Amino acid sequence: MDRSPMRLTQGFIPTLKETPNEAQIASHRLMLRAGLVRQTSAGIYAWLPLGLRVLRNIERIVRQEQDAAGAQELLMPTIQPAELWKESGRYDDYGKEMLRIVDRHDRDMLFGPTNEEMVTDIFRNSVHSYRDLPLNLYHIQWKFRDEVRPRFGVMRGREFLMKDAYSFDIDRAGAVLSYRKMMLAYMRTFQRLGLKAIPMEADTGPIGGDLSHEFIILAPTGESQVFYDAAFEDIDYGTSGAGGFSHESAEDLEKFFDKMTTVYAATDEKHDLEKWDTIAADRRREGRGIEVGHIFYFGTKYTKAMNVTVATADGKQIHPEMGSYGIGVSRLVGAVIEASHDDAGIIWPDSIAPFRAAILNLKSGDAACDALCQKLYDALGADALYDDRPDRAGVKFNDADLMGHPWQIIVGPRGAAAGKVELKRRATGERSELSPEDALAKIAETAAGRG
RNA sequence: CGGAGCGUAGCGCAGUCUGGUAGCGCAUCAGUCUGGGGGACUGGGGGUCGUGGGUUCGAAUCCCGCCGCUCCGACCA
Repeated sequence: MDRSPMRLTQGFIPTLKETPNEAQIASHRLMLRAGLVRQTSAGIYAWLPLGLRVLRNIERIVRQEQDAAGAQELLMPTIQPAELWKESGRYDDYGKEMLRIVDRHDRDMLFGPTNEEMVTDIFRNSVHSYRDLPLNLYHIQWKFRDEVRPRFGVMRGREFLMKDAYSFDIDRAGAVLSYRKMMLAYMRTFQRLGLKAIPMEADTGPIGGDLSHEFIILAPTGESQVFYDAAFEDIDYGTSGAGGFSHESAEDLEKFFDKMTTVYAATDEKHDLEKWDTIAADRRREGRGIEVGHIFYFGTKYTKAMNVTVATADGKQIHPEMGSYGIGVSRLVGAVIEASHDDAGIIWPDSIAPFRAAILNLKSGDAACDALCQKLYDALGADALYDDRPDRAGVKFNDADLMGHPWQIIVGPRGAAAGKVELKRRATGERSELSPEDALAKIAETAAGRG
């Protein structure tokens, strides 16, 4: 994803001093105030430049982890023919949540709420042999679900950006392996977003199947009450290190999966008081949770209904085993803010911040300030936001805090004369006076993972 | 889909009960002074009061319909 630096006098970042009255929860309020999104109708949002940068940054991490797990990206359309859904039997089952469309030739179409049918159709047209399996295909595409009651800003919109992956395997054992790979990829993805996610056993809903986990992150404004064992907090998902796991090793994946599923974690719907009581009191954790991902193993549900077969090594025809794996990319923007903000505004994790650092020119027009800011702006590159507006210092401090840049480089006339800048870390509020070079070096230390 | 509420300038609101020339704060534009946590002063611009109908000499205000948005509940990435 191309990124470019921005001068605030030229950029389109309309911040609001007051909260629009339709926004009730923190993330929604802050997304509107910081100029990330604007609502166009109930549950449908336009993404403004600042919000789009965050969305793209999250996509990038999601994509990297999907690729690392062996999934391949493609892009399927938003509009689908109704025939496929009639074949699977879901055209009637899905109900009013599915937006149905009739085109000029009177053909039944729909705006896709998910893509099992379409990907299965693509698969069956080209894959006919066990030699091509396993296969995992994913895309990051807009979905539409005509929710009865959209709310919480982008956290439950009707139109939303989702990463959805679909695995095809020759047998159940293979499908379980694919499922575990995705679970590991998900944990790493959420970790890189600065989120503490916990997989919890879940119902399969309209997708179908007999194995399913939802990934819940903790935030005070979450929709459901969740309960879990503190042991989750100590698990290391990294690729290296003693506790690390590898996508390549079935043994690793099994160990990882066991660890994820034997430690207690449940939403209020599935909460089991008997099991809960067996956990040491000091390890019981309780809080509110937001669902940011959901994975399913559903076997041959679609391959049977849609008559998909592949040849096995001994010449038989079998129905491949499938799973599907979703991450709510646009929802994550809201979820991250829910998990990371304060009274002044957003606190972006380094990995997905729209800009890594804001340069605050406290006296634009002052020769020394302007020159120093320009130098910093050139040195920082694509991730720099330069507040070169002629406004007063307080306005810039407040907007920078609101927008939540991980670093603020504050350049004032006194410091500029002495060749010093002030560096502020948004998350901690910590400030230090440094040379411009030292400030840049310190910012560079937190650049990891933005690749 | 059940229940509740709201719709007046870009944003936040008053005015509606009791009908009589549409207001406040912020933002915006011009200028002067200011200059390290949302500055001061002066002057200016911006409104089919969600929408359609009705009552009335006269409707933001009263009556009826419709639309939009939000909140609570049931449902979902």
